[in-house]
Amino acid sequence: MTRRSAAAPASHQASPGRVLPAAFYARPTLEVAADLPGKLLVHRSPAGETSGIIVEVEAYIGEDDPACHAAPGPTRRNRPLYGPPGRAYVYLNYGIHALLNAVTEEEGSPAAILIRALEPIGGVPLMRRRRRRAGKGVRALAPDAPDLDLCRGPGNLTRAMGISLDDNEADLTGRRLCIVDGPAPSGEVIWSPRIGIRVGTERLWRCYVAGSRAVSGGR
DNA sequence: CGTTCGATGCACT
DNA sequence: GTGCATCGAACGT
Repeated sequence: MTRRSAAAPASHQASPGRVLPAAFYARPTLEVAADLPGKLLVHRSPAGETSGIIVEVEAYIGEDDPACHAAPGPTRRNRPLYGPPGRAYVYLNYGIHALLNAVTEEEGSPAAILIRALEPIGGVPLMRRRRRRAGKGVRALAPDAPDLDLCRGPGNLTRAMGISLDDNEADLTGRRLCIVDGPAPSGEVIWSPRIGIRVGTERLWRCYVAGSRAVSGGR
Protein backbone atom coordinates (compact mmCIF):
# COMPACT_ATOMS: atom_id res chain seq x y z
CA MET A 1 0.00 0.00 0.00
CA THR A 2 1.41 3.37 -0.94
CA ARG A 3 0.50 6.68 0.49
CA ARG A 4 0.59 10.06 -1.14
CA SER A 5 1.75 11.66 2.04
CA ALA A 6 2.05 10.87 5.71
CA ALA A 7 -0.17 13.86 6.34
CA ALA A 8 -2.94 12.85 3.93
CA PRO A 9 -6.08 14.65 5.10
CA ALA A 10 -8.62 12.53 6.91
CA SER A 11 -12.28 12.89 5.94
CA HIS A 12 -12.98 15.29 8.77
CA GLN A 13 -10.12 17.70 8.17
CA ALA A 14 -10.82 21.01 6.56
CA SER A 15 -9.98 21.90 2.98
CA PRO A 16 -12.22 24.81 1.93
CA GLY A 17 -14.67 24.08 -0.85
CA ARG A 18 -14.26 20.33 -0.78
CA VAL A 19 -17.51 18.36 -0.76
CA LEU A 20 -17.55 16.24 2.39
CA PRO A 21 -17.32 12.60 1.29
CA ALA A 22 -19.54 9.80 2.58
CA ALA A 23 -16.68 8.77 4.88
CA PHE A 24 -17.21 12.00 6.82
CA TYR A 25 -20.63 10.74 7.89
CA ALA A 26 -19.56 7.12 8.49
CA ARG A 27 -18.31 7.87 11.99
CA PRO A 28 -19.74 8.06 15.51
CA THR A 29 -22.59 10.57 15.32
CA LEU A 30 -21.33 12.84 18.09
CA GLU A 31 -17.99 13.18 16.31
CA VAL A 32 -19.74 14.12 13.08
CA ALA A 33 -21.98 16.58 14.95
CA ALA A 34 -18.95 18.25 16.54
CA ASP A 35 -17.40 18.71 13.09
CA LEU A 36 -20.46 20.18 11.34
CA PRO A 37 -20.48 23.73 12.78
CA GLY A 38 -18.55 25.88 10.32
CA LYS A 39 -19.35 23.66 7.32
CA LEU A 40 -21.34 25.05 4.41
CA LEU A 41 -24.71 23.58 3.43
CA VAL A 42 -25.42 24.09 -0.27
CA HIS A 43 -28.70 23.56 -2.15
CA ARG A 44 -29.25 24.04 -5.86
CA SER A 45 -32.64 24.33 -7.52
CA PRO A 46 -34.01 25.78 -10.75
CA ALA A 47 -34.68 28.98 -8.81
CA GLY A 48 -31.04 29.30 -7.84
CA GLU A 49 -28.40 28.31 -5.37
CA THR A 50 -28.51 28.96 -1.64
CA SER A 51 -25.91 28.24 1.00
CA GLY A 52 -25.16 28.89 4.64
CA ILE A 53 -22.73 28.09 7.39
CA ILE A 54 -24.01 25.50 9.84
CA VAL A 55 -24.14 26.91 13.36
CA GLU A 56 -26.49 24.53 15.19
CA VAL A 57 -27.14 20.78 15.01
CA GLU A 58 -28.64 18.00 17.12
CA ALA A 59 -27.74 14.30 17.25
CA TYR A 60 -30.36 11.55 17.29
CA ILE A 61 -28.78 8.20 17.89
CA GLY A 62 -30.23 4.71 17.81
CA GLU A 63 -33.34 2.89 18.92
CA ASP A 64 -32.37 3.49 22.58
CA ASP A 65 -32.67 7.25 22.14
CA PRO A 66 -36.34 7.97 22.92
CA ALA A 67 -36.28 11.16 20.85
CA CYS A 68 -34.85 9.46 17.77
CA HIS A 69 -37.32 8.48 15.09
CA ALA A 70 -35.77 5.01 15.19
CA ALA A 71 -37.05 4.49 18.76
CA PRO A 72 -40.05 2.39 17.61
CA GLY A 73 -37.82 0.25 15.41
CA PRO A 74 -37.85 0.27 11.62
CA THR A 75 -40.92 1.83 9.96
CA ARG A 76 -41.63 3.19 6.54
CA ARG A 77 -41.01 6.74 7.65
CA ASN A 78 -37.64 6.21 9.35
CA ARG A 79 -36.21 3.90 6.72
CA PRO A 80 -33.51 6.39 5.65
CA LEU A 81 -32.07 6.28 9.18
CA TYR A 82 -31.23 2.63 8.64
CA GLY A 83 -29.68 3.32 5.26
CA PRO A 84 -26.13 4.27 4.34
CA PRO A 85 -24.46 7.36 5.83
CA GLY A 86 -24.13 10.53 3.81
CA ARG A 87 -27.74 10.72 2.71
CA ALA A 88 -30.49 13.11 3.75
CA TYR A 89 -33.39 12.15 5.99
CA VAL A 90 -36.13 14.74 5.45
CA TYR A 91 -39.51 14.41 7.08
CA LEU A 92 -42.55 16.58 7.65
CA ASN A 93 -43.16 17.72 11.15
CA TYR A 94 -46.31 19.34 12.52
CA GLY A 95 -47.67 18.95 9.04
CA ILE A 96 -45.87 22.11 8.05
CA HIS A 97 -42.10 21.96 8.26
CA ALA A 98 -39.66 19.78 6.34
CA LEU A 99 -36.76 19.02 8.67
CA LEU A 100 -33.34 18.09 7.28
CA ASN A 101 -31.06 15.46 8.81
CA ALA A 102 -27.76 13.98 7.74
CA VAL A 103 -27.63 10.19 8.17
CA THR A 104 -24.53 8.98 10.04
CA GLU A 105 -22.87 5.81 11.34
CA GLU A 106 -23.30 2.82 9.07
CA GLU A 107 -26.04 0.96 7.28
CA GLY A 108 -28.23 -0.76 9.89
CA SER A 109 -27.25 1.71 12.66
CA PRO A 110 -30.05 4.27 12.72
CA ALA A 111 -28.63 7.69 13.56
CA ALA A 112 -28.71 11.18 12.12
CA ILE A 113 -27.96 14.81 12.76
CA LEU A 114 -30.68 17.45 12.54
CA ILE A 115 -29.48 20.67 10.93
CA ARG A 116 -31.09 23.40 13.02
CA ALA A 117 -29.61 26.71 11.92
CA LEU A 118 -27.38 28.38 9.35
CA GLU A 119 -25.79 31.75 8.86
CA PRO A 120 -26.90 32.64 5.32
CA ILE A 121 -24.07 33.06 2.81
CA GLY A 122 -25.27 32.65 -0.79
CA GLY A 123 -28.63 33.34 -2.39
CA VAL A 124 -29.86 35.59 0.39
CA PRO A 125 -32.40 37.40 -1.84
CA LEU A 126 -33.81 34.02 -2.93
CA MET A 127 -34.03 32.92 0.70
CA ARG A 128 -35.87 36.10 1.57
CA ARG A 129 -38.29 35.66 -1.33
CA ARG A 130 -39.12 32.15 -0.19
CA ARG A 131 -39.60 33.17 3.39
CA ARG A 132 -41.70 36.17 2.44
CA ARG A 133 -44.28 33.84 0.91
CA ALA A 134 -46.93 32.70 3.32
CA GLY A 135 -48.63 29.35 2.96
CA LYS A 136 -49.69 26.09 4.57
CA GLY A 137 -49.94 27.58 8.04
CA VAL A 138 -46.62 29.34 7.65
CA ARG A 139 -46.59 33.09 8.03
CA ALA A 140 -44.63 35.39 5.80
CA LEU A 141 -41.40 36.63 7.26
CA ALA A 142 -41.44 40.32 8.17
CA PRO A 143 -39.90 42.42 5.38
CA ASP A 144 -37.42 44.02 7.77
CA ALA A 145 -36.25 40.75 9.36
CA PRO A 146 -32.46 40.51 9.55
CA ASP A 147 -30.57 38.11 7.29
CA LEU A 148 -29.57 36.09 10.34
CA ASP A 149 -33.23 35.15 10.87
CA LEU A 150 -33.60 33.60 7.42
CA CYS A 151 -32.23 30.18 8.40
CA ARG A 152 -32.74 30.37 12.14
CA GLY A 153 -34.53 27.15 13.13
CA PRO A 154 -34.83 23.80 11.35
CA GLY A 155 -38.14 24.57 9.66
CA ASN A 156 -37.05 28.04 8.65
CA LEU A 157 -33.82 26.91 7.03
CA THR A 158 -35.45 24.27 4.84
CA ARG A 159 -38.02 26.82 3.74
CA ALA A 160 -35.37 29.41 2.94
CA MET A 161 -33.29 26.90 1.00
CA GLY A 162 -36.15 25.24 -0.85
CA ILE A 163 -35.50 21.87 0.77
CA SER A 164 -38.61 19.66 0.78
CA LEU A 165 -39.68 16.05 1.16
CA ASP A 166 -38.42 15.58 -2.39
CA ASP A 167 -34.93 15.75 -0.90
CA ASN A 168 -35.54 12.77 1.37
CA GLU A 169 -32.79 10.20 0.84
CA ALA A 170 -30.86 12.61 -1.37
CA ASP A 171 -27.13 11.98 -1.64
CA LEU A 172 -25.41 14.62 0.51
CA THR A 173 -22.33 14.40 -1.68
CA GLY A 174 -24.37 15.22 -4.79
CA ARG A 175 -24.90 18.37 -6.78
CA ARG A 176 -28.42 19.26 -5.65
CA LEU A 177 -27.65 19.02 -1.95
CA CYS A 178 -24.25 18.83 -0.31
CA ILE A 179 -22.14 19.98 2.60
CA VAL A 180 -18.70 21.41 1.89
CA ASP A 181 -15.80 22.51 4.02
CA GLY A 182 -16.04 26.02 5.34
CA PRO A 183 -14.18 28.37 7.63
CA ALA A 184 -13.47 27.53 11.24
CA PRO A 185 -16.49 28.20 13.49
CA SER A 186 -16.77 31.88 14.37
CA GLY A 187 -17.06 31.08 18.08
CA GLU A 188 -16.74 28.34 20.63
CA VAL A 189 -18.69 25.16 19.82
CA ILE A 190 -20.63 24.07 22.89
CA TRP A 191 -23.09 21.31 23.85
CA SER A 192 -26.50 21.60 25.49
CA PRO A 193 -29.67 19.54 25.88
CA ARG A 194 -31.66 19.12 22.68
CA ILE A 195 -34.61 21.46 22.41
CA GLY A 196 -38.16 21.10 21.16
CA ILE A 197 -38.49 17.52 22.35
CA ARG A 198 -40.30 16.03 25.33
CA VAL A 199 -38.12 12.97 25.96
CA GLY A 200 -34.41 12.38 25.96
CA THR A 201 -33.70 15.94 27.11
CA GLU A 202 -31.04 14.69 29.54
CA ARG A 203 -28.61 14.03 26.71
CA LEU A 204 -26.38 16.96 25.75
CA TRP A 205 -26.62 16.26 22.06
CA ARG A 206 -27.26 19.77 20.77
CA CYS A 207 -24.13 21.39 19.42
CA TYR A 208 -23.93 25.03 18.41
CA VAL A 209 -21.66 28.01 17.87
CA ALA A 210 -21.83 30.17 21.00
CA GLY A 211 -22.74 33.74 20.28
CA SER A 212 -24.11 33.24 16.77
CA ARG A 213 -27.24 35.29 16.24
CA ALA A 214 -28.49 32.65 13.83
CA VAL A 215 -28.80 29.95 16.51
CA SER A 216 -32.42 29.06 17.34
CA GLY A 217 -34.00 28.97 20.78
CA GLY A 218 -34.07 31.90 23.19
CA ARG A 219 -31.89 34.94 22.56
C1' DC B 1 -39.89 39.53 29.94
C1' DG B 2 -43.20 35.12 29.99
C1' DT B 3 -46.87 31.54 28.32
C1' DT B 4 -50.51 29.89 25.18
C1' DC B 5 -52.27 28.46 21.04
C1' DG B 6 -53.57 27.57 16.12
C1' DA B 7 -52.16 26.00 11.57
C1' DT B 8 -51.36 21.66 9.11
C1' DG B 9 -50.07 16.58 6.95
C1' DC B 10 -48.55 12.44 7.68
C1' DA B 11 -47.03 8.07 9.97
C1' DC B 12 -48.23 5.23 13.27
C1' DT B 13 -51.40 2.44 16.63
C1' DG C 1 -57.80 9.15 16.28
C1' DT C 2 -53.23 10.80 18.26
C1' DG C 3 -48.99 13.07 18.36
C1' DC C 4 -45.39 15.39 16.77
C1' DA C 5 -37.18 16.97 16.43
C1' DT C 6 -42.02 24.12 14.59
C1' DC C 7 -43.22 28.87 14.16
C1' DG C 8 -44.84 33.26 15.29
C1' DA C 9 -48.74 36.03 16.77
C1' DA C 10 -51.26 37.35 20.64
C1' DC C 11 -51.79 37.87 24.68
C1' DG C 12 -50.48 38.33 30.28
C1' DT C 13 -47.10 40.05 33.89
